[in-house]
Amino acid sequence: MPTWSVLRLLRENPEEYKEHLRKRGLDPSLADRARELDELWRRKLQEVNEVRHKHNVVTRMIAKARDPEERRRLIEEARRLLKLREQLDAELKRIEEERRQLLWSLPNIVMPDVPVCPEDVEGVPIRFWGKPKVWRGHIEQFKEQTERWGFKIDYEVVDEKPVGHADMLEYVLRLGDTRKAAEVAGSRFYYLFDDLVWLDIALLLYAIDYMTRKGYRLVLPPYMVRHRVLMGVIDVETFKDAIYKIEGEDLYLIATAEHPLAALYMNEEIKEDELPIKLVGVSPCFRKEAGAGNRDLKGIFRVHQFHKVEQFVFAKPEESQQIHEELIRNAEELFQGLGIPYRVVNICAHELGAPAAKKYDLEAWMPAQGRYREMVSASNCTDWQAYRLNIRLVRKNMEKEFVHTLNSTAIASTRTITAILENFQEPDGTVVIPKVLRPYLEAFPKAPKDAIHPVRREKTG
RNA sequence: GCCGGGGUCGCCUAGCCUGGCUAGGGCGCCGGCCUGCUAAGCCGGUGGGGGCAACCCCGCGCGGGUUCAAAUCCCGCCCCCGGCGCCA
Repeated sequence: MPTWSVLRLLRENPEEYKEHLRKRGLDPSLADRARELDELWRRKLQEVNEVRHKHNVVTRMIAKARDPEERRRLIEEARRLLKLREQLDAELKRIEEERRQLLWSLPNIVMPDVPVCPEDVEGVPIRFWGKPKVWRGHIEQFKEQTERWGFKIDYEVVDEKPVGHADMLEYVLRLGDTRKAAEVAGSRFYYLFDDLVWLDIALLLYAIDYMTRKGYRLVLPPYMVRHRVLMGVIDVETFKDAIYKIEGEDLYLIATAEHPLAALYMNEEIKEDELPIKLVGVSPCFRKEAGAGNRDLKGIFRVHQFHKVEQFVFAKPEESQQIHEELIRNAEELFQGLGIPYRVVNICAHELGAPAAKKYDLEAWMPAQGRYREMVSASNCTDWQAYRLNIRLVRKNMEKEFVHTLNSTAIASTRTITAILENFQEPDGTVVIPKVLRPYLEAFPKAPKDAIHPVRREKTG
């Protein structure tokens, strides 16, 4: 019998689960309410089952009864029990629903090596890569993001302030138009043209090529899913902030390929020796960004729509931590290939989403902003999603558990483009294209090969 | 979108018309017996939940309804197959 790890902990060691809630900055009394309701439900279930049993016994006697008088008497008795049962059933149903909602609102546990931090700290850097270009005016804040955490990072001082990706896009290269897109679709939308479109495509191919070589199975998933699926993979808050709904239908645009990939094995059993199942999905992503306020309104860093190559793994519980490391390493290797300086951050407990027990972000250095910004997010969701999607692991001895699910960005197109625009710009506005992308541009005569130039030399059309 | 056929405990399948004994069988899988080993054969197990346990409840795509009693009858929805229509 598979048991969800959170429920088991709640029953066996509620104090420990409360500690997990505290680490997340949540009210630990949530655990008490959940446990009380769980117990109430169990008691009520016993009670109802007793009455159901009695009713079943009488019903079976009716089938055998020959004597009409006896029959009439038994049917009377069955009717009486039925009334009682209906009453108890209704009560049970109410409690059950309440219990389900409460259980489904519970966040995952927090892994022991997840940092617990003050409110203003989102994550603890654990390693750095590359030699960032730091503008003279940003040196202090650069140190805030490196030395404060005990890392001495070699950097290159830049005298001229780098141009922000939004201005590169709109005014220097003139290969993006967010003004017109706002008129056509709204803010946080964009038109990209020519070389930036090639770059978007090349980035996706680069990640796809890399991941498939590593043995990840390439998947093109549905771009819309049912409500039930989303409830299985995200919490209600994320749902409200991120998800677009199709009018009049039970369909929602995916915010990431993670959603349909997780649901690929919904309601299924996976045999132990079939795991791990490693997938690489490619899809557009649609996000409302409802909670974002005015943040990153300019440019294409935070947009309603982009392309992403996503890593997703179904794993055995005992191997999920190691696979989590593998996923973030894959993402790092992709960014190393591109030559973009980054740091990896161990996300603090209070910043974890409900599904994740642990999360690493890969943050690229953005020379114009003077900040490390999120490019990749790698989460170990342990059995949180599997419990909800009912994805079970069958051991050799036929015992059942829930699988672990993990996901990580490989490449998110627009964000990676912003990092390229800021990191590889030359004084004259030229943007040097990372060499690793060359194979994916080579095939197309009109695609740029080494650099994107500020002056448009080709007419569109 | 319309008409017809279908969805049964991992897979295949019986049961549905004619409501009522534990949803029967085959395959696969797990455990045991037998055997020098393997195979075959034989026995048991193989959906979910509650209970320390004996045991009990629920479960035939999903949700309702009729009935003392529903896999079985009725209604709505989802999905699959075939035909027609529409579109590429």
